[in-house]
Amino acid sequence: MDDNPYLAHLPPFQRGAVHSSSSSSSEKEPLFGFLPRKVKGEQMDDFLELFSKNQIIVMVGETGSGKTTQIPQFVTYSDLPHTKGKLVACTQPRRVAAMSVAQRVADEMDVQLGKQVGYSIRFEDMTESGTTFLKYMTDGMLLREAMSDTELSRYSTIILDEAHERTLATDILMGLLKTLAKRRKDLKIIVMSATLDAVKFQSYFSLHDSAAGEEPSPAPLFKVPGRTHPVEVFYTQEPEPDYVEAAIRTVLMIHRAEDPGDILIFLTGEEEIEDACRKIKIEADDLLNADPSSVGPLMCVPLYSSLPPQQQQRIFDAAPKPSQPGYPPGRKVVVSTNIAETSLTIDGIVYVVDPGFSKQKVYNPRIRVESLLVSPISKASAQQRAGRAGRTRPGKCFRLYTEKDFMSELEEQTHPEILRSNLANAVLELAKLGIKDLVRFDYLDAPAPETLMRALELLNYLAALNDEGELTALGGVMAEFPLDPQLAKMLIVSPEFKVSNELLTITAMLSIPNVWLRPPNQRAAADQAKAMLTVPEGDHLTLLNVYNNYSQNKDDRNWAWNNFLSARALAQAENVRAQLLRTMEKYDVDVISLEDERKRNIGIRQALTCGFFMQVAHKEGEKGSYLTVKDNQVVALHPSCGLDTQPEWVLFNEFVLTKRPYIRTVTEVKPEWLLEYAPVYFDLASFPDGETKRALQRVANRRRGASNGGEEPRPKKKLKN
DNA sequence: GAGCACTGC
Repeated sequence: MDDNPYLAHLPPFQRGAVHSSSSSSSEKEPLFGFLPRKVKGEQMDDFLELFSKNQIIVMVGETGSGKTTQIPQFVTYSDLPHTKGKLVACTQPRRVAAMSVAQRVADEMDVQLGKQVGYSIRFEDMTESGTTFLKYMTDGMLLREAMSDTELSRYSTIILDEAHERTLATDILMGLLKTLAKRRKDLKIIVMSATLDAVKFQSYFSLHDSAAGEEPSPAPLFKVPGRTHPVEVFYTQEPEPDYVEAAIRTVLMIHRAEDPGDILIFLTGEEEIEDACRKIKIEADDLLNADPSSVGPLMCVPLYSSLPPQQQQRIFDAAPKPSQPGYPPGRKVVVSTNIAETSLTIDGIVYVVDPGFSKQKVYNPRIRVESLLVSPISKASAQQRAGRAGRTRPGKCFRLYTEKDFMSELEEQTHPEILRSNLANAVLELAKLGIKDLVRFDYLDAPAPETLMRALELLNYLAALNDEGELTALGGVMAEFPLDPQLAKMLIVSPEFKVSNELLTITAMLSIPNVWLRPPNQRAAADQAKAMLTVPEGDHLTLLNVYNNYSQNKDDRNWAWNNFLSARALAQAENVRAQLLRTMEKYDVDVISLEDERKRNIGIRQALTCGFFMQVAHKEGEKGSYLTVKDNQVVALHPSCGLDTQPEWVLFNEFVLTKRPYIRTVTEVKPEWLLEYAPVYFDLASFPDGETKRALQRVANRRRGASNGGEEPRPKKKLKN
């Protein structure tokens, strides 16, 4: 942080000083005797004045301004939260950021991390109650806290950092804080963002006294200059028809003609990146062989999130040495997804190649499907990418589109997540937060009404919200689980089928990334290993089987590897499972199991039905195509599906829209269960006409005929429906 | 007979 403009103005904040100014009775509460002091430096004076006079301020600071480490410290000095038994919170969209910034600030303040300065992220609370007064945390964590304390009464100041990223959690927190500020006049709020969004935040948080009929005045703005180097931007003369090919060509052009310095290229996904790396390597080797005295060696490194951490580390390796002493130095090329745009910073990048695309999540509320689409990036995103070239010295950014397209075709901002997501989870959270009218909630950007309707509808069918849209007791418990509503529901009802121990595992396995590995050169072996673990009744049972085998083979360090499974993902599942288990214990959800394997598997499939009855497909004809119930989407079983037959009725975890519409992670269900466990959703009187309805009608008639002669075990207690 | 932008609880 030596390029930090604030550092010179920092007051001494040392443990020694604290002890000398503390009385013996306050030894346990360090800094208690600490008084606010006048600190040199105009910037800090200006900030403190603004902070003391306003409840809400908006702050903009370019990258390299040090706002994330410095502003929370200024606030702490001014606010002295510990004298009021309160804390200053600073939220981050990502865990690593919360952890690493907390560490830096603890170092700067010369205190031990986890004492006066701490952090709080999922699975790890590095704070000490009564001692910590400055806490970095993920935005999701603060949102969770708000669900149990809607006043956020532990905090004297809340700083929302990186607000311009507009994560779902930050957006909900902003709405919440805007309302809370009216009730809690003692609560201070700082919204920190990149420059482009400031005006929007200022007017959202505008102060107005509606009683006095005043015109709203925008929230005050505080600006901090950045400390980055200039980046020269180049555009192409004509649009590029093939951006991957153009990117490769540009890299080689830079390699031949430009001064030493590493290159960062943005592409959209794993396959594209691996492919581009191969091609760049071949071309660069040709160049080197043809004329080793005029070009240096080139090293090409892929970067995307599903890459094992060890391989991700390679982006920090130094560029290769010259092929011979006195020859041109080598160059490192990192070919990355958007992960290098915000999450990971690579020093030494001087050239950025930006084709102008990324994969973005889009949500279609009509068919209730989230999918990934390669789309043009926004101007803000392009600017962020360019900035990656100027971190250590002046750089260059090559945009593979025309300046005209940049000006007229790109959107100013990437659409915030709240406009691109299924909001079932968010709506349940809002209900738990006590928001009565979810449609009229003061969103910074209001989601499409249809998206909200879809979420409300799902939660109502799951009995998390009643017909008036109010949170039910069941919904209240569901919100306590860090899970999608369907998963929370099935986990909570699973004791009624005596299979909650199994559902706990399945839920954990469904909450983590894909566990199956399939290296390109060992596909057959990987498929064989998978077949060994497959349970033909359904993929959910297969996931359970995988986890149980993993648990039983804990002594064998190579078990996951030998079975072509991701050890990292399995370890995550174990973590998630432990967390869910704690939540179950807290809310008295019994963890029980059935001895008999056949009964157990039936119970599991029945419990799954209680959460996923809206994600059921019915086989149509003999060609193996399925129709989703009610939505009537034609879907196929995903090729990864382990069912050995094509059952008439299946429940699926996921609808994926890739080359074709697929349903993934699929288990056979009985139509009787649909009628029994989801009678409202499967009310035949209001069911759309079609083959599915006729099939259900036949089952319903049969059930009415046969009085209580069902061969399947029934749950003892009545379901909480 | 496919895939996995990224993050968070």
